Amino acid sequence: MNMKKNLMNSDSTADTSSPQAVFPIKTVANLTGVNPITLRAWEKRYGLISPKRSASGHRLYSQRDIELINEVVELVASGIPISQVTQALTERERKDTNDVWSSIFDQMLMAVHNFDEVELNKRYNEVLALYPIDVVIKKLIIPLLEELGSLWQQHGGGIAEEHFFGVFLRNKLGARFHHQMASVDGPRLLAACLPGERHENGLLLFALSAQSHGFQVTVLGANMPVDELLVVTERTKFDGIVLSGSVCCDFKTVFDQIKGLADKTNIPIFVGGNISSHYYDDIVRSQSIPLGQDISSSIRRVLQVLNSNENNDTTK
Amino acid sequence: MNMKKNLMNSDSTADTSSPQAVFPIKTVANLTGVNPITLRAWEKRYGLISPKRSASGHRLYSQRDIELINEVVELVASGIPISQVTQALTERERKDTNDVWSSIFDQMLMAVHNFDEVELNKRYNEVLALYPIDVVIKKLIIPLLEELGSLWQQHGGGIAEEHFFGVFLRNKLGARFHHQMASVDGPRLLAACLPGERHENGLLLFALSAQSHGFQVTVLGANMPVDELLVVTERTKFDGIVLSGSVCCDFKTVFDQIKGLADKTNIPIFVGGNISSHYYDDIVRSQSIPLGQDISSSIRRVLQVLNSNENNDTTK
DNA sequence: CGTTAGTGTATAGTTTTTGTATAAGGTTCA
DNA sequence: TGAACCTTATACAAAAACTATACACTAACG
Repeated sequence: MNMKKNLMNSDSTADTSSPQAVFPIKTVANLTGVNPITLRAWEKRYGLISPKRSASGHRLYSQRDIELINEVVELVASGIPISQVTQALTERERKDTNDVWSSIFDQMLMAVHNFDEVELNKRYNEVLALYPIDVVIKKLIIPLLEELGSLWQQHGGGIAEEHFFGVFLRNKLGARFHHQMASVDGPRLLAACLPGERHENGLLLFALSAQSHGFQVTVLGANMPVDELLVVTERTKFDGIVLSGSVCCDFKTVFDQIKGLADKTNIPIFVGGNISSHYYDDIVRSQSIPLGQDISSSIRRVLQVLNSNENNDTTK
Repeated sequence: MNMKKNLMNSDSTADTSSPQAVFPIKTVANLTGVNPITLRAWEKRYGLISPKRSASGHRLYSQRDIELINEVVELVASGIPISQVTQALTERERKDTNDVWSSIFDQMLMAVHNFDEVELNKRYNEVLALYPIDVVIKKLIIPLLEELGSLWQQHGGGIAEEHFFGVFLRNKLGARFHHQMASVDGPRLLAACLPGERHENGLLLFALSAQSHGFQVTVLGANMPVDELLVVTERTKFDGIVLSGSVCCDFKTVFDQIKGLADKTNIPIFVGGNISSHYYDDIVRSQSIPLGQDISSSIRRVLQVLNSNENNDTTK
């Protein structure tokens, strides 16, 4: 029944990929959009997020810390003063432990286990009738994908189940994506999976969320050669390119290609997914912008960059 | 300096039932459309909505406060002068609190009628997120059991419904009981249903309430031969035995057994449930202590007896 | 018409919060 | 070694809250 409740809270338990604390403060600042000085101030003033320290005292943030910071940023954005965020966090924790989502989570997981598409579809529609797509993605779909071992991450067992749910999701999200297409009118993004990445669900989730935040997103889908993108951006004007990748086969070549692309265009290039924290330095070197794994914070980051670029352009 | 303020608060008063107050006046103003100045004026002039204050005096509104303000806005919009809203609000408050329980009661009853476990579970979780288990038992579960005709009482119609809810409840309460088990450290009680009693929910409810009052309760469950209890108490030290029974098949034999048990041990024996008022005299004659049907008062009674026994022991 | 109570808002002066800057110095690494 | 990055501690300034008083407008009443 209660298949794996602890995995339900994508945020609460240790991250599967890197429980170690490895990220220096600057990287974290870039991934979360929070100034390093501010991060230190939060830690000192409110005890908010105390990362491990190296022998010499340098802060080392874990993946989990980054997720926490993203949550904090969201709470602040919702109007809660930073001094009260600790409170709000503990309350959220309490609510999350026995919330509505875990039962739906279990039901959908069970449906996947049984390859019961009718049931799966039913539950999915039910929940979408109640909550906005943003929330459903964050609270249900991402935990499900994590449980099933895909998303922007390396594979796990249960390949058949994973594929089953993956196909289901691609159809659902794709339909939704195209349906909402017409109604938006914000900055244009070109979104694609990096070569070798054949899981386009992470990308689709990002696209949907971005769309619900007003972006016009064009999705090119899985396994996209980077060179091709140049042609696309030459033919149509985009405000940004978003690439998605999990741990990648031939990242050296890929980053060279990205660098090549960055040289030939002045549109900002973003890289999201697991790859973006694993190969943070390479991404920065390739003149693109790492987004991390959290969708909301990625969108925030893209907005930040687009805005600052706009300002720079006017001053130039 | 006030760095630790939040940490202190988080564990001190944070009552489980009411949500935390974290929203500053500006956010509240945005959320409700009421000018901050006006909010302060309302508070000062009419005592309307007095949010918590931070150590430095800043107002901190809770989610509930915000809802209240929205209600006020509605009342004002409907023509009631702000000076009289206080009254109107408190009246409505009183009605609403009753309504909360009665509407959830209806919803859960309906879910039982439809054998809709998902719905039932949802409502149950919702209400438990808001109120402590004690209150939920008293205000919701006991009325439901009474309505469905079980509890410590004779059967009624709708056997299937009753069983359905009974099983649901047994799982839920049982899980909760075991979950909280570790955290208590008070007097030890041994709890069991009398022979013939196959509804253990009354017992579980008692156990949970007792647990939340600090007792360590060991539950043996339904239909327990009284003789067996002697073995248990010989092997482990308990401070009291609590037996639960509804109207019972063969009360004469049972009471003889209880008397036999009472002769061989000097632990106080309590008898709760419907049986305890129906056969009051027999219970007293069997040298056990009747508890009646109300859980809170039963717990009070047990405490009384244990305390007085303790005193007697020391004087002896 | 003037007066007065009821209400929302503005202003003034002060304090708190919070992001950022700076100084003075340690660590890492090519 | 020096450039780049990290550390702590102190300082500062803009934003936002606090209190208290004052003001403007409405509606009702004599």
